[in-house]
Amino acid sequence: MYSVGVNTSERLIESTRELLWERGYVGTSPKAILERAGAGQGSMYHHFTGKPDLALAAIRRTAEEMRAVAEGVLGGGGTPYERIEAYLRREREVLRGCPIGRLTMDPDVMASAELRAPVEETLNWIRRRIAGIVEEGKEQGQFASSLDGEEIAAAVLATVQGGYVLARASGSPAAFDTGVRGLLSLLAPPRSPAA
Amino acid sequence: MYSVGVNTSERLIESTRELLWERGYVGTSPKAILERAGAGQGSMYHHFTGKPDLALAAIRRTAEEMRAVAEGVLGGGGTPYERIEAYLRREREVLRGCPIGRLTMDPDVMASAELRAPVEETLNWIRRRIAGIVEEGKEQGQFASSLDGEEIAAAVLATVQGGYVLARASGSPAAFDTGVRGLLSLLAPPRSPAA
DNA sequence: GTCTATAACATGATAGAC
DNA sequence: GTCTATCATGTTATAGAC
Repeated sequence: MYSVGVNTSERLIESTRELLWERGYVGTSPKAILERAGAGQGSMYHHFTGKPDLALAAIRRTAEEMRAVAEGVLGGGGTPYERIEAYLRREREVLRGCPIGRLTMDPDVMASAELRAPVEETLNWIRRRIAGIVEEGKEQGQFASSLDGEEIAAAVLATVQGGYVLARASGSPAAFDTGVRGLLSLLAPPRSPAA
Repeated sequence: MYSVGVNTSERLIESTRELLWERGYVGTSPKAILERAGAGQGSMYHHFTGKPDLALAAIRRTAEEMRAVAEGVLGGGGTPYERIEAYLRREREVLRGCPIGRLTMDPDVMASAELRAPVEETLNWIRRRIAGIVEEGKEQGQFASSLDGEEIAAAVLATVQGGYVLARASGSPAAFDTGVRGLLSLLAPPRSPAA
């Protein structure tokens, strides 16, 4: 049937996405998922083989979403610098951390090739996407030819991922923004003198 | 197991430090700690009031150690740029992640003011230490006066913390090093022409 | 100080009723 | 498809023997 309303399977996935973001995989129990989804044990084991299978569906969806958001900003208009700036400055729920990046610290996720794959692919994809934009900027003369696309991309993505860590440690999104401004001040192309 | 002339309390703390690093707080059970320390339940509850108390002792020790290591590098000789470079390039067990930074993603650690304090203090301390070095570099003319010490420090520390994320995601320490090289290439003072 | 026994509850999964 | 009952195991803590 073409049930457009929110079915149980859907609620289970969304509840799992929220809990994985808040508490990670090891910190999320099936019981907590079921309570949040308003479902019983039977529903979960009907639609999924168990916790890992449900988590995989949740992680894949989050990964796809994050990649789409990143592409929306990085693929937007403007100069290479402006697109990278837009990525760094895009609105984020900083204190919640990165729903994908945080999974890299989860021992059970990293121990499972299946659960880990979407995490690895997503972060690698964003890294390569940014690297390409930096190379574009070099060709256009906006960035110094001495810069390396892969290196700058890694620094950009690391600043974001590490910014979440600093923000959560200090209890304020300000630390994230401060790091971003620092990186942008280093990356900014020289202002062209008034013509 | 730490069995050579080390008392039980000590073995419990060290086992907890290892497990917090590997699995985080929510992923670490008292049972696992006791097995690794080769101790029984009674020993743990004799020396500590429970899991949170033991974790606090472990986190405090790790925090002190990390601060000492950072000071050893940042307070060493050389120009401001060289000291920051030394911090970024210092030997790390990259794939294990940061034993302090990872705790920022642990919901139970962040929910406890006591457990969270050493994490916040350590990262803030390193950030301010680097900020001071950047300001030194500005006074000496090694860094552009347009740079902001706090901003660069946040970018440096974020690159490290985020570097761990990228490395673990890709399964290789290379991503960490790539990001560090990228940041250093942006931060490097202009080469003085041969005299 | 250290041990084992026990307890109350949570976890992750299965079985079978409806 | 969804529910509740049940189960073996794990978690966190307490009690009391040694």
